[in-house]
Amino acid sequence: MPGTGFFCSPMAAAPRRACPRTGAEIRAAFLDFYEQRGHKAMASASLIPDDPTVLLTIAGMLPFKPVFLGQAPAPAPRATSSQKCIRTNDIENVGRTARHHTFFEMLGNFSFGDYFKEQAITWAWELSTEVFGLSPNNLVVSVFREDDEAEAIWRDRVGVNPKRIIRLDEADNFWASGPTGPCGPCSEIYYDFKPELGDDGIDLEDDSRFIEFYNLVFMQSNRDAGGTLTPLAARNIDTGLGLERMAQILQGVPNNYETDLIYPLIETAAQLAGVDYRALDTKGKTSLKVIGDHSRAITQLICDGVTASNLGRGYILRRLLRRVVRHGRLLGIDRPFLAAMGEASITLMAAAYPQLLERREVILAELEREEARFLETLERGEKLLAEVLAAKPSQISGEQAFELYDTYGFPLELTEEIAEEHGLTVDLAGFEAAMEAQRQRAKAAAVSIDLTLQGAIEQMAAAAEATAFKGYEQLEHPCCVLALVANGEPAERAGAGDSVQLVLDSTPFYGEGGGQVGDRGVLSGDGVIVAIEGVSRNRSVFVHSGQIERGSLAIGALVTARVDAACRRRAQANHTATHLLQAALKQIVDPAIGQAGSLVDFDRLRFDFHCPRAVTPAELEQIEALINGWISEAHTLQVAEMAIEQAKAAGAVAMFGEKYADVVRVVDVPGVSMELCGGTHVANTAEIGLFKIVSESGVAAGIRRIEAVAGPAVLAYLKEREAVVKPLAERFKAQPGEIVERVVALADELKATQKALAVARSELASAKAGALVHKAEPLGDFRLLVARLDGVDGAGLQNAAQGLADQLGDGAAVVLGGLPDPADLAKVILVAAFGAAVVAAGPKAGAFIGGVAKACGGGGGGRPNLAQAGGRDGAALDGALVQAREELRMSLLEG
RNA sequence: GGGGAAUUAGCUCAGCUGGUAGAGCGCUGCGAUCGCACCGCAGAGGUCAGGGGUUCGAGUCCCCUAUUCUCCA
Repeated sequence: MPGTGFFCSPMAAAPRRACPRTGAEIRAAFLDFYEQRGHKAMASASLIPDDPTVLLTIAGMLPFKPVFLGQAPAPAPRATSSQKCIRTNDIENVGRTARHHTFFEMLGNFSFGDYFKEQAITWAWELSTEVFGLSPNNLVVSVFREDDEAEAIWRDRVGVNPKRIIRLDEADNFWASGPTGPCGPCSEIYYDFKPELGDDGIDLEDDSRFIEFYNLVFMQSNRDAGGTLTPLAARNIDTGLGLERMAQILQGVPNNYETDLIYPLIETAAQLAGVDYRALDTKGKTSLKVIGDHSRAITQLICDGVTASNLGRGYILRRLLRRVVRHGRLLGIDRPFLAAMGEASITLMAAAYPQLLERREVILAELEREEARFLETLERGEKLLAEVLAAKPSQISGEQAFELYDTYGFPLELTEEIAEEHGLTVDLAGFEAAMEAQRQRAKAAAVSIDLTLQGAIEQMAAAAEATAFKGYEQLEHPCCVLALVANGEPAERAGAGDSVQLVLDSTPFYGEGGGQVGDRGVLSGDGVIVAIEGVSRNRSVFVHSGQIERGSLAIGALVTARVDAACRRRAQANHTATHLLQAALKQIVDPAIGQAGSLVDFDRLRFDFHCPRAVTPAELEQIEALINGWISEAHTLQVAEMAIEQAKAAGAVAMFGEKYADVVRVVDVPGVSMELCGGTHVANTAEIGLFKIVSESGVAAGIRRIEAVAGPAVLAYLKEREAVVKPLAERFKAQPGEIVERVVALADELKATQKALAVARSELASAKAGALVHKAEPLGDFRLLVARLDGVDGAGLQNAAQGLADQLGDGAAVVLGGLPDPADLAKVILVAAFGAAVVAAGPKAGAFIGGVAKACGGGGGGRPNLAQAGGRDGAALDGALVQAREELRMSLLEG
């Protein structure tokens, strides 16, 4: 640690107990403090949020947002957590300021309609002064401009010097989750590094003096569409204390990066680069800070199941990761080092996040893969840039720099750096303009969609209550229509022929999810029949899509929903088979194999899994045999609902990164497979009948895909194959087992024959051509030869012409025309080969042959010395050749 | 979700404004060597990702699809 002389607080007169100092101690002290005060300690949620409107967990309260919005029940009246978060909107500031992070931990205490403002404030103060040992002289608080109540509590109840209570505007001290909904004023606690400057003229914006470390949100109002605030019945408390900031304060270091939460990573990177952090200039330090910060972020992201890609959070990971590589190179690290950083990050954070150890292999492998990929990108970019530089430009244009960046992912700074080495600059304004133009294009294209069918469906689903799913037990169920979208518009009623989406109060239809497709079937009742073609889920609302075949349907109608049992059985067979496949893969290939996605359709199944290599054909055979063994052993499935802890303790396989409710459904094939799964399954493995792997392939780096069929779908698959094999066997008069041999032999023979034919043709052509040499007519210094040569293809004719021209010397003017296939008058080929003297005298082969071809209903061109043309009128060929000879004679005589 | 680019021999890639598909490495054979490596000679290996279109003619131009890379949101 660079900071020496640890202190609790400069002013800590008499701390009652040893106050926390390390990041781990601060985290524990915070959680202890609130647990002792009746808060339920919650584990940090994943960085991948439930909330589909945000890409990443960006705030400590995010996992509780549905509670605050009244969409989910509170886990307890009071809760406290240390939540890992990632933010990338200020990514440029990371490493430059003292406290910007991508990855950070937010300590929070929350009240869901329980305690409120006064309690929150007094506890926050007690924690800050008593537990963390901060002197009141070092603290300043802010309150919302209009929040007299909070100010009064700070002043009168807590006893804060009124001069050290600052009122701030909405921008800083009013919280809202959106334009409407719950909201309320905030109050923040700041640490003052320079209390000696006094209480007058305090400017909280001055971050060289103040650092905000604790934010208290008092959720007390609801804002409606008109902007009017009404008091909330159940008022909430949402707070956040930045772990890294508190560590900076308590460890007496100049910035967050030098706390024990990050500094070990900086040391690791410095060692890899062979530099000394303290001896570096600002630029070098910044690079080390970026590496330290981003290393934590990428390690945690991968741990939570993010893989680098070009979309969404995968793209964020990629960008962060590449910045680390980039800054490593700036520091002079010239070999792969991300795995080392990942290793150090895991070691650093493993105590607080043990999952990092479990996922160590995955994390390091992903880091190495992505780093290698980026190094390739850099290499390619450097090559392209070298080509640009080879043209000796006076400047690298904005378009060129942008193309390198946009199309090839080559960082702008690198372009600048390399250009500088060549004494050139980059047109940065042009680059920005090109970037802006790209943004505009994207924007313009993005507006056109939405507010169509998807919009209507979402609107319908948002307004509806969760659909009760009856389909585990029943395939037929009486239901009531709750909401309706007809032909893309919300509707009260729909008639025959309309394509509809509808929500029922309960349903036997399985909604697409967990990889399994939605059920098909019909709704019927009171003269109406609706064919249901698919069912999707919008949160927990099932949306049935289909078409009204007869009658009409209105909201409130009572119908009988009937699932197509045959389809369902096929899906079930495929789904249970998928579980067996995963179990078999673990047994045969690698126990560590984890699911990366799956699809269960009526007629096939697809299973993607993490695996660094291809599964061998021998292994595939073993897998098939194993699964078919399990099928014939007729295992009866046990399906039960239980608490998630219980399920995990029993050894159920959970899919990584998936969200599970507290109560989960466990599908158990006793002794074979146990998985958490909401899908529908056969009652006994014997129902699957048969299992057959159709293909094994790679789908992305480190991910393999197996496609297979099970149950009735196997028969369909066999029929399909038979339809291929049977005609082949008949056509080749061979047993099915001999077909391969036969076809290979035939293909070889065909190739040999074609080759022999080509040789024979070219020999024939050269023989014919050889005979023509004597027909060349002298014309001054020139030797003119116009002849017809049938049965020779384009290449042969060109060879012949070139050969003749070579023999006849510089003055040769050779024009050959012919039908490649004498029986086909619709295809004519013409070739002209002129010697150098001819070209010098005027006639150019390209233009000349084009003119000749015109007479044969075609066109053509080529180089001045050699050109090729074609036509469609074989009958006109002789005439065209006669005319060509005349023209050539004329122009050569003139020349 | 929206741009840009790429896809050619087993591998890495050339192939200009449409006119007979190439190189290096690897592979096979022969030579040289006691043998290996190096070397010399010869050879095999391609539906130019797939499908449409324009054209007399498409690896090359246009459209669609697939896959990969990349930027933006």
